[in-house]
Amino acid sequence: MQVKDYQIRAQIAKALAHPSRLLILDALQEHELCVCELTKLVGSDQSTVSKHLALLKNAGLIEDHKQGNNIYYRLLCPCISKFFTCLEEVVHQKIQKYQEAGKSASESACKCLRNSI
Amino acid sequence: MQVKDYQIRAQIAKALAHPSRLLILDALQEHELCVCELTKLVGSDQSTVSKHLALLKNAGLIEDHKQGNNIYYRLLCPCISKFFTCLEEVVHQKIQKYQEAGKSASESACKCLRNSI
DNA sequence: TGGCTATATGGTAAAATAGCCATATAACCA
DNA sequence: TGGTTATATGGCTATTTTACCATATAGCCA
Repeated sequence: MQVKDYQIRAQIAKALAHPSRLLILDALQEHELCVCELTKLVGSDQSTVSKHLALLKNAGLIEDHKQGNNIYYRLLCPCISKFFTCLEEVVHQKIQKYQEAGKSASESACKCLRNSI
Repeated sequence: MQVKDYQIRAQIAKALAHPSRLLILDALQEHELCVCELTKLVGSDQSTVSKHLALLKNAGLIEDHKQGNNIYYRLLCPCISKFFTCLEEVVHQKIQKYQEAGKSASESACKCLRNSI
């Protein structure tokens, strides 16, 4: 693979690398939602959510369509669920590793959390 | 899912969101490699590569073991290949979309690249 | 038309990230 | 022991990302 390819792939990965955007993608797995619904869900400023959506769209992960006064977003890439599964596996493995080291699962989750903040 | 869970998952996704780190993970799919080998491969400063590795390790994606004077890193999570497949699908879909819009694949690849830089 | 609602965009400040240099640490070898 | 190699870490700067506010745009409805 070429350097260029890794850059393209990194852009997509970057789009996945924010809690609010993961929440949005997760919600969109069920059915499409408009910006105002997603804004309520995420709990950030409407402009912030709008920018998250623009970023996801730009990465090719979602698409939008207008319906009256609203703009609805829907998942474009069904493989997202595979990605979530992958994340699950890592998290699970991480917790297991800490347990093996004699620590509790909650401790390890806390560590993950601290690192991610 | 809880907000906390999305934060943990975002940390893992963030670890994947850099061309050099994707290159490293890809290389480690074959077999384990020491830091000096990875440094040559990536072409950045040794300290930079070391920090990328620390980040990947912290995310739970790789682990290290010492052997003599070298430290070898190996992939901890075989599901990484699934993630790469997921990225492939998005990239492919993106290119297809541009082609449908009457543009060439190279144009779309360039656009991805520009956006990712 | 005027006002209301939904969404996107520009500006800006704060925080996070990336990269390099210098340096610390640890293992090996002569 | 002293020198060399491999790796990690602290410090610093430049860049990127994020979030909010203010505002622009567009569609709807009375």
